[in-house]
Amino acid sequence: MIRLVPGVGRVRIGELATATGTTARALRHYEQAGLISSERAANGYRVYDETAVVRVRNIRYLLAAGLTLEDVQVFLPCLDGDVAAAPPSGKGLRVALDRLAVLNERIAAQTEARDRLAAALRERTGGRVRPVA
Amino acid sequence: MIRLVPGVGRVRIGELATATGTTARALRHYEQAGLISSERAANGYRVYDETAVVRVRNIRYLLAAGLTLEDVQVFLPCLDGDVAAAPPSGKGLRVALDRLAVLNERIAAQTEARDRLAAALRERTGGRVRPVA
DNA sequence: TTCAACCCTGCCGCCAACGACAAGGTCAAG
DNA sequence: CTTGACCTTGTCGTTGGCGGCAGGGTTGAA
Repeated sequence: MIRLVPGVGRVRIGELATATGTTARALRHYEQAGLISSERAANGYRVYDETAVVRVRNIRYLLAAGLTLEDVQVFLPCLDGDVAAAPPSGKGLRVALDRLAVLNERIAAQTEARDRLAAALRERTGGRVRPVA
Repeated sequence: MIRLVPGVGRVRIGELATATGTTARALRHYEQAGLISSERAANGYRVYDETAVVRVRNIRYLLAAGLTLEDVQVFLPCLDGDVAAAPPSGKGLRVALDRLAVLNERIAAQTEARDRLAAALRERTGGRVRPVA
């Protein structure tokens, strides 16, 4: 994560939540799953820097696309602007590529099923049904 | 379901399970979810006719493609060879078309996410990194 | 007869991604 | 100095698709 200055966007969990369209509960959950990290203020409150917003948005985007937290954990290092991080990290990279392959299979399976269902529905209606985008 | 003769493929749950690559437990679950039905022998055992095999395979196929039991329930009537069933049933049909649209959206979201991840990975192995969202 | 291999109906457990509390600490404003 | 809006940890609940086990009946074969 490499932060040279102590942090500019000192933001608490509630603010981060509204900024990312989620809830404090979910953010704690992500932290506990190892997807995000936080520092603590003197009073014990979580404090986030401004990079957290992008990170959480990435997480939400991937979750919304049907990925699991585990999947996201695999891909996140590739999404952070974390340029100085480990070099292409052959290992994590391969894991990510594997997951990507799994994603592709899943998409293919769903697409096939959808096509068959669409065909069945067309047959059911005597073929006079608008095509499915 | 229309069965003119009492049934040829009098088969019990275990056999149906192995024939469809699933388990008795799952079949009871499908029944309780209203996806399949069974008669009962004098001893209380479930008895299925041969159409059950195809039906269950359809179910498994759709589940494997990521559909829920509820989704499957919507589509099943269109998949049975149940030609003499209700006429195109404008209502159930529309529900099915709606679900199909949802499927399409889901596939689109996943495809988009996959493309972005793939792009990020490519950059990771070749060039600079850029966040997804 | 007795055994193994089936079947039955509950009902609890699990995984995921949180939601919804409880019971308490903190802090700025009035 | 009290309110009220924040925050903390902890634990239980929920939805979906079953797995697994308890406790019991049934049946064909040895």
